[in-house]
Amino acid sequence: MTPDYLERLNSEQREAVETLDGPLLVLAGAGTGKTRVLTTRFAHLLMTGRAQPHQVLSVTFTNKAAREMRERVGAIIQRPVDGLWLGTFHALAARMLRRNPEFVGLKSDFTILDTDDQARLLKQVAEAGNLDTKRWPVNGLMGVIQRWKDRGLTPERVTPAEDTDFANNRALEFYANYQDRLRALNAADFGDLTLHVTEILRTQPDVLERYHRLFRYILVDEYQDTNLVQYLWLRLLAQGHRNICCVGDDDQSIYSWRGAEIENILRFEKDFPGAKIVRLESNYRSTQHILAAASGLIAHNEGRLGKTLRTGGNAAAGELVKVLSLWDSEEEARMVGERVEGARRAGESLGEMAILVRAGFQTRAFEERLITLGLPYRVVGGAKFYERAEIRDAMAYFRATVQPADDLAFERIVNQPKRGLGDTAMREMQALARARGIPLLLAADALCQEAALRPKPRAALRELLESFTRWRAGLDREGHVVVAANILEESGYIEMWKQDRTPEAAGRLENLKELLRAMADYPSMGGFLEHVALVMDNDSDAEGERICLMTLHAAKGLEFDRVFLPGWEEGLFPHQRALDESGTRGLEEERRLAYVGITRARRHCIISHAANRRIYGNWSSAIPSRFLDELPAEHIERQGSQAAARTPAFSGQFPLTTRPARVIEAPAWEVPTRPVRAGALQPGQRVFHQKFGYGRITGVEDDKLDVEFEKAGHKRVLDRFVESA
DNA sequence: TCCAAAGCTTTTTTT
DNA sequence: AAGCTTTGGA
Repeated sequence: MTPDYLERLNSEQREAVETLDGPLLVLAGAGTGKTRVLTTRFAHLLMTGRAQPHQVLSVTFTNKAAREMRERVGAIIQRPVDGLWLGTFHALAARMLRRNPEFVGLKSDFTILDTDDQARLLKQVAEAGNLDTKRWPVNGLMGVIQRWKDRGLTPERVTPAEDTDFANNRALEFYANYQDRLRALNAADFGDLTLHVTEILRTQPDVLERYHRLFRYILVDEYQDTNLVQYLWLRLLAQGHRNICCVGDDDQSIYSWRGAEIENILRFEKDFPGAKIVRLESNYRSTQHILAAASGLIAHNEGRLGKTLRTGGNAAAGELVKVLSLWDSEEEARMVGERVEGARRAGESLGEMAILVRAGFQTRAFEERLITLGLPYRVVGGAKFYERAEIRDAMAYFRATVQPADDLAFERIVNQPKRGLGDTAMREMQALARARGIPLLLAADALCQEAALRPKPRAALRELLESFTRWRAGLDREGHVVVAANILEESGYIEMWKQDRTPEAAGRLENLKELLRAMADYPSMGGFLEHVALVMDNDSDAEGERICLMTLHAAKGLEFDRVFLPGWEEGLFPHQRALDESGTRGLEEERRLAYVGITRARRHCIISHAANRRIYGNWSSAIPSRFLDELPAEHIERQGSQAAARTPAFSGQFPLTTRPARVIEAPAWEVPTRPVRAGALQPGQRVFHQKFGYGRITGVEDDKLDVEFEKAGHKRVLDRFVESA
């Protein structure tokens, strides 16, 4: 008898679930039930007695995906899920590393550094090595090191031939020093987590053996996003039994800039001989036009594994994908706002709409517009809670309390609030710490004992050190939440913000309270720190229906009834930097990103571009994205002002060769900005323009005006874009 | 040691 | 346009 959880699958999904032995690659197109396959497969392994829950290693990329899978698996197996090896690459690697830290010179309570700490530490290393940071920015060095880490290269494994593109071949030297510093601090950065674990599995056969015995089955989500270390890690773990199932979609590979290698998925059959490939091609999400538009676009990419998405079930043709041409980014924001409002009036839920942008800065214009219209929204990603200064400071206090050797944390708050411990005092502490090879905190203590420093800073330092001792002792007695509150109070940190008269101060205090509330959910201060280091999101408030604003990257894996895709302009999307740095590969990745965007939509997809946009505070003109021309004409509908769709004559770029036949003139409500009464426009007339401000008409030709603007000088503009003033 | 002003970069995307 | 870092003065 077939269990009903299998009955609910279509034949391709079922094949993906029931193929349990040997390597399996599931090519899962957008909206084809990927998560369902993963979770059902997990359940099936348990139901058939192939494995116990803890014998399955399930790897995801995002915490969100891990959380979702955990919930669904929990619902299926109806057992506690806490012992599961289910999480992100980084969380799972951290867990393994905490069990075997000695092989890479760490202790099991090592600190996980965030990007900020990483940068500061590397900067110190670079300065210690007299790197000319004007000529060779530390950011670049960080990139080089990260790329090595992404490829599984410890300093010992980097060959001199690979150390050619930074500071006269000195990158390797800095890399080695940086890793030494990390070890001395008992710390690991993000890249280290997978790097170290892979190194351990490579060099410690008995550790590897242990994990082979433990993990009978491996499930990997978003395989197209794995980088080389992650791939090596998986391959090592899968060597024993070869029961590895990777789910992914080469058309949704959008993380090459983070070291992801699309080759990993393209090469799967070679890496795992005898691998079976199952394609999930029935899409249950989008209407026919949306699917066809996405498919038509992605067909312009080469070197795909090849999949044909078809509508599963009985999807309707739906409405055409809309392509709107707007005058500028402000009008684009206005238009999107109006459409959102209109859709809501027609009964659609805001929670089922999303505005997906290429780059974070684009959200701002929409936010402003939505605020004006009084429409509730939520920015996903964006400035994160744990990245705010006050939260970082508080966390640094906590870290230095739990982990006295955490120099970076100590350094951050020594003089925060001001205690008169500036550069001079700091330099002395560092000198002593380096000389004796001890943590900063101990060096500071020694300085106090030895009556070094001037009396005032010394007294301040002594008080701080005594406080830390007291707080540390309090952890066992009073509990971590009480101690945390004491720390913020007694250190004067709260007081500092209370005294602060800037408008943000109140919000910061509020955030600190929120931080303490969040900490109460964790058993210890250390546990909380680990959570924050790895998860870095506190998505507490999902309450209320809000329209989502986020980047295309952040939108992967989500779906909405109505999706807005603004900013489809050359330079922005495809992004200039992607083109400059990675050429055709970059362009293809941008195209995949566009594909991801369109396939997020269930029923309505509205793409737009603006002829003018403010970049770095200056207005510049932009031509429509080439992706617009790659959308199959029979599935789209063009709207908006012709003027905007036309290539601006003054842009240095080559004009688009074809304009699709289907151009629909804007309905009245879409005509940009307040129209002027007929006949009012004559030379001498004073006018106002949204962007250029006030000016006087010097000439009229058809619908074009020559205007001498007071601020912007002489411009030729369309009459629709000015109003009489 | 601290503060204010000036100048300079930034904006691709994230665990 | 804004945020950050550097610089110069008190």
